[in-house]
Amino acid sequence: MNDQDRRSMPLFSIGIVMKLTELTARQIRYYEANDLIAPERTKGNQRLFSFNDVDRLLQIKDLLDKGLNMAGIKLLLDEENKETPEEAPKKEKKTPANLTDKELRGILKNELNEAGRYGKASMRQGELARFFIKH
Amino acid sequence: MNDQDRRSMPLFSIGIVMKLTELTARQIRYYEANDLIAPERTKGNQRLFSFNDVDRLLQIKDLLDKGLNMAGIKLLLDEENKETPEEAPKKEKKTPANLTDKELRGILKNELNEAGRYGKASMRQGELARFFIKH
DNA sequence: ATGAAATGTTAGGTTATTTGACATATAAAT
DNA sequence: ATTTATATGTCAAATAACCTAACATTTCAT
Repeated sequence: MNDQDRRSMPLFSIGIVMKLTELTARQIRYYEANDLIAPERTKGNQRLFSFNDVDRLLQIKDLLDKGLNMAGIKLLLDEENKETPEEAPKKEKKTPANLTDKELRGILKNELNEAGRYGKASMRQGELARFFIKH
Repeated sequence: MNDQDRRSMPLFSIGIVMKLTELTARQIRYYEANDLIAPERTKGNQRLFSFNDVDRLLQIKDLLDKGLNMAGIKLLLDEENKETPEEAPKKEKKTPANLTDKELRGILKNELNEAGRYGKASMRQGELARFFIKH
């Protein structure tokens, strides 16, 4: 079992994730409904979150604080998880606006940098996993 | 928050611990009843296990495989967790037999070494935490 | 004002966990 | 060869935790 396996192992109930992230169950479920996370389920359909999921939730929280909406967050997070292209299976999804994905991402990243200048200390990517998982 | 805090943070439900340790709920509760572990509880009285707890369960499983009983396991595990004596509060508990604690521990450790010679590969102490927690 | 986005709140149903009792298998002691 | 102790299985009733869905509230941009 490698590090990525460990990070994606479904371990935490929603109650624990609430404490780890200080998000409400309502928020967590809402983000799932908007495809920002996709936690596993038990046989009985209850959510089970991995380190990666919790990490992602912390990032989502951070980006929300900076004023992003679901669509923006999704774009950014999907972007980051695409940084490691193995075979690069080409299949771009269409954005609602008449901007190209690239244009949109550029705008978003600029805005984020702005926010970073005076916003609260940003929780960098992978915070929780770094906290718990050996590298 | 330091490493020991992370290791002792109550995170896992009994269902997850069953999968992580391949013990049944009955076994886990039995070991608790025999004071081999002492997981935290939620407000609603449900068990919440830490990395340390899971680690300990893996050790218990290993020692059971080697033929130890609850009393022997308790002695050994308490021993190991006493290796870091801060102020050494003297308060020895009496064993049922007419052997001193030291004698008993000596016997147990010898038997363990014997078992180690041909038994299955032993899960060393701290296995799970080492697996997940950064040092 | 209107509308959309994010979150709160409540209700009814399902799943997971708890304790306790009794059963079973095996090993140890008599 | 019985008896006794140990470890675990199984079942039941009670409760905690979680699920979805609906409706309410807040905030912010039009």
